[in-house]
Amino acid sequence: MPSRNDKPDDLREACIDEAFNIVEQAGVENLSLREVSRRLGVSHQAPYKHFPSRDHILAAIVARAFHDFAAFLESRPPAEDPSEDLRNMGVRYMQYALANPLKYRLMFNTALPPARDHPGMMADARHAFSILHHRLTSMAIRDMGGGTRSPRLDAMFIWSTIHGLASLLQSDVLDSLDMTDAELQDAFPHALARLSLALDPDQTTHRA
Amino acid sequence: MPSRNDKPDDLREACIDEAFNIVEQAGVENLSLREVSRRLGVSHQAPYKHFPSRDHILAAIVARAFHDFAAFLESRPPAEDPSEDLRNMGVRYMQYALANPLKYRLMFNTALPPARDHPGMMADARHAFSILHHRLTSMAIRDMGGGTRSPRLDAMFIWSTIHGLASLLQSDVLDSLDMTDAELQDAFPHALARLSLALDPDQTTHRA
DNA sequence: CCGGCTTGTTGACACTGTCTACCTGCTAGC
DNA sequence: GCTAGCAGGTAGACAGTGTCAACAAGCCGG
Repeated sequence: MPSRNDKPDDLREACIDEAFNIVEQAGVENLSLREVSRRLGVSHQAPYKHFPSRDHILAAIVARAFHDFAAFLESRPPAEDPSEDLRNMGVRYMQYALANPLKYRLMFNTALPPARDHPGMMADARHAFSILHHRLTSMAIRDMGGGTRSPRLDAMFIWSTIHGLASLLQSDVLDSLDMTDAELQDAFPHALARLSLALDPDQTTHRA
Repeated sequence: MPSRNDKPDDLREACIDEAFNIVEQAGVENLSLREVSRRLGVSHQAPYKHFPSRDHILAAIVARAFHDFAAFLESRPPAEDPSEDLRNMGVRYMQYALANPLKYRLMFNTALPPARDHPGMMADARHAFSILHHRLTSMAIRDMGGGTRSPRLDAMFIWSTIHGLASLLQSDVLDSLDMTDAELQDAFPHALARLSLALDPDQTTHRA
């Protein structure tokens, strides 16, 4: 009679919670089902009554990570201007990535279980991308000078830059580049400014 | 008397070779020292006479990956124009990333052993970055209109975009985005065009 | 000649995911 | 009201992993 003080049923939810905590603190490579069981005070086989395999737990916590991430993006402060809103999204994105490096890595830099076997895992990923895509599409309609004729390609471009920077900033490679703290601080604003130039070369500000 | 037909000494090199092959074919998460030993026909402890731990083998193959990568970047076709050379570098970068996804992941999307414990592992990483940095610095001297007053920040920006795109293109997340093949094909040229606009907004071509 | 270092071997330990078998309590059907 | 079945939890085993310890052969300098 182990010491579980949960709801009547849901050990399943408890597993996801605990696994999520472990990933958050120690990274996905240190996630073990047996450790989850141990922390929950159940036998090492208990989780297998709710998940066919480790990959299915992984899929569940990836789904949760994407859900949280998308919610964080959506909770950005309201903006008057569409391009200001776009900028806010970028800031929000970077905030999340830097504040939750292990969860970010989980979503974007990990070999995930095959998406086909886990429908629903990617639903919120698609959602997060659609936020960005719709923002760009609506901006393209009122056209922004630079001519975003293909919002999807521009969404991909913007996403690449911000994801790439987020990824590099928390990459181990960075340690070997002897960048100053000031440079690292400036990297994101600089990238945003360059992005702005890329999407609207006619803009009046910042001209040399 | 196991069947090793190597050079007299270097089982150490053979280990690195074989480990590198495994990573190349199966990904770093499927690398096991015992499998390396098995393939080399030696006992499971033999590699430990040459590497204190798994992390030290990992550091060695990461170093090799960075070395190969930097060499591939340097072997790009010669170009007359500096900005054409920069573009060639970008193309080369993407070529490598797409042709060697597992090795690319190893370098940039893996939790590497702490760099401090493995001096030399990052030497070629620094080298690869310095190639890009010097290219930009020399371009900044003859100034390119957009005003690259801070080549390091621009190097970071360019690197972010290309790395980000490479990373996303081979990310599992992409599967859930129902992009057409044509869009995926266009993503990189589009990003290059946008990058060009970002760095030189006054350029005469491509104006709507 | 002989002690020690290098390089290899074997055996063990703790850890992992996963398979199988067992138990236990609830609930549905007769 | 008994009983069969089943969902959910337990215990044991197996193969796989990294790593520690003890042991063995070869070489080399004193």
